[in-house]
Amino acid sequence: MPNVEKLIALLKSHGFKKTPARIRVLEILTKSSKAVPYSEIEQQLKAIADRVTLYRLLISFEKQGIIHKTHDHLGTVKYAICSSACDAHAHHDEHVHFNCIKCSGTFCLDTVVLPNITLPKGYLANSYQFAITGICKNCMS
Amino acid sequence: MPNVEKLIALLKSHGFKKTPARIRVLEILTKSSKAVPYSEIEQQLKAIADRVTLYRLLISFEKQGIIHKTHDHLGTVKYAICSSACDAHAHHDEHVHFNCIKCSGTFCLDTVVLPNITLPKGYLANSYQFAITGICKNCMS
DNA sequence: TTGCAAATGCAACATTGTTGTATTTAATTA
DNA sequence: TAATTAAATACAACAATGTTGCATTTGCAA
Ligand SMILES: [Mn+2]
Ligand SMILES: [Mn+2]
Ligand SMILES: [Zn+2]
Ligand SMILES: [Zn+2]
Repeated sequence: MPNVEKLIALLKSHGFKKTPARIRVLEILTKSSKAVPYSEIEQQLKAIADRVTLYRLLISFEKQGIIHKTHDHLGTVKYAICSSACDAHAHHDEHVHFNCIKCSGTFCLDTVVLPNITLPKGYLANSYQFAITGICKNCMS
Repeated sequence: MPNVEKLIALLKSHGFKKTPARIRVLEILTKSSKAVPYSEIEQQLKAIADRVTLYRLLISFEKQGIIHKTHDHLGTVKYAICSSACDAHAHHDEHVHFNCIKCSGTFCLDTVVLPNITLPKGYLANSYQFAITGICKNCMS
């Protein structure tokens, strides 16, 4: 199955209509090895869609478990594609994020084992957001 | 030593001049058991200082290790007072943050042991940002 | 008291995010 | 294929958040 066809199938499987803006966003996110800053997505979308459309599109993708949002160490909003395990009910791709202070890249570290944290009595954990800031693989060499 | 005197001493020890806006911000943060949203600080400061002054003040406090900034699970910027261990060179009060989905409160969990995370080869860790989302102690009862 | 660096105020601007509503379009169905 | 319609988009208007430059004021030390 060609690449774009896969994206269209992804849209349909989540009850979305196939539109140029949506396909373009999915292309951008699937092709990137890093989480993509909102500003960069907007930049690449501005020829084919309004900014408000992009905001609403990202919100609905996130609700459906197609993409996830993260804030890097500087507060920049970034989006990344979800693993196939996610759906509208819940995201199941919790993983550590790595933020590089040199290239500003944010990487989803799916292979890193999530640590276990013991909370004080009375607190109930629901989801975890772990981020590490430092120097990434690319920037080390 | 009375409370306000302590805050003034804190300012002086970091080379800051004593001004109404700065004392007020430190009062707000030291009196709160939660990290305080930026919007709330602005609200309480608007009678005595300009918004730009507040932004610059917060930035300089953060640089000097008097306060630290965090984004909660919704991206809201919040500030909290630092433990005394912090200075301009580096923050030394890394701790887990707990974000409550009921009261929207963000708590600095100083007593929770920081987990150890093994990164993939090639990544160099510098600092850690761990957050847990769920229901806080107060909201459980 | 005076001098000056530090801090503030103000204007102007940029970015980011939200809401309401009219219009268009993708996909279903007749 | 054409009509139907719910979903998606465009546009305007606005709110919130954050930044920069510069003139003015103020805390503090000499
Ligand atoms: Mn991720
Ligand atoms: Mn904290
Ligand atoms: Zn890097
Ligand atoms: Zn709570």
